[in-house]
Amino acid sequence: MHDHSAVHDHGACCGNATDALARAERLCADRDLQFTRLRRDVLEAVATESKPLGAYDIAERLSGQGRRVAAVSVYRALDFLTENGLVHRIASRNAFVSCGHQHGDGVGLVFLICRTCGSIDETTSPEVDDQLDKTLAKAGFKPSSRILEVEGECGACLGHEPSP
Amino acid sequence: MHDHSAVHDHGACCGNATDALARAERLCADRDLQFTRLRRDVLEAVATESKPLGAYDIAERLSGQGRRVAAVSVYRALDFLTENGLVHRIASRNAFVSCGHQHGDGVGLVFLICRTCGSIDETTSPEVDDQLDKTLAKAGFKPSSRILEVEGECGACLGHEPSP
DNA sequence: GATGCGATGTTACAGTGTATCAGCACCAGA
DNA sequence: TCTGGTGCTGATACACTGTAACATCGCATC
Repeated sequence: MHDHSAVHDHGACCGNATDALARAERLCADRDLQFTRLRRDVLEAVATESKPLGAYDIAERLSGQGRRVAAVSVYRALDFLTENGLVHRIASRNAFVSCGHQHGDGVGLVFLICRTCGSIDETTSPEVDDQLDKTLAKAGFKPSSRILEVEGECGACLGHEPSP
Repeated sequence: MHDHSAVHDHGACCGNATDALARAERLCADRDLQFTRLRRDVLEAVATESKPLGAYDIAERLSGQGRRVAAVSVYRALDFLTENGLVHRIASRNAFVSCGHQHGDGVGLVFLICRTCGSIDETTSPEVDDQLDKTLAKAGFKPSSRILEVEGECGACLGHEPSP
């Protein structure tokens, strides 16, 4: 997989929907889990959008043409997808993005949320993880999960509108 | 102020309500802001509890005996308090804690949320900040705010119930 | 007194998330 | 084949979180 820490074009890169769906299918087969239509559709909706989607947005997108998907169902699908690392929840936005990486379970993710274009990029940093581990150890705290979200301006938007 | 990265007793330490109120009063005087009764009461409610409080919890605590505080008012007070760094919002819980530190504006905070006792501790780590800055710079991302919350078990709970 | 301003009160409503029960598909075992 | 269990989905209802809009009040200033 190519370098994710560089500025790149969302949707045209590794994080697109087809790849995400293929990975999900493989993962569910491996773990003997059901990759149902609803779960597939929810993942597809999230993966085709670089912006984070709310559960109700997803429900709306999947509804229509005689099909009605209630938010409850979307939440259940999202629970499944997040438990299996296929989708991440953005706590600061109450929204969800598809996972663009194929990373181990123990890796700490960093989400970069652009205030201008609303897109979300996902990266990892072993150095940050290390320092954080040290800090937690010093505090006598045993971590089980962490949330690291940064808001600001992404490289693309900085390029388009150079700071005044 | 003493070392916050060590295990310590909440409520009996520097983070207690009296200190928080005194600091708030000073800060508002300095900045020529109004430290009204509502704002004071909201801050006091949050500061007397080491667990994060929801806005509706606060509203409930402040209501009674002929006084009714609506959640809206609490939100406005919380907006004021967070803008001035007196209270922090815990994104992963949709809840608020009073700031136990007297730190500069640009410092990145780390929140340690204990799954067992529900208490929240607050620390800083220049090393994590540095590494994170490097990671962001490498990604061409210009940060304006960050959220770093860790869930796990605090030292006190680890001591009480040694891991099986 | 009149005016303007910020803070609060009040109502209404939008958005987010969960509880609960019912139906349905599918599989295993009698 | 029938039957019961399990897991997924549908549907309704509801609780929690947060905001919009407007009225009111107190206070400073003119």
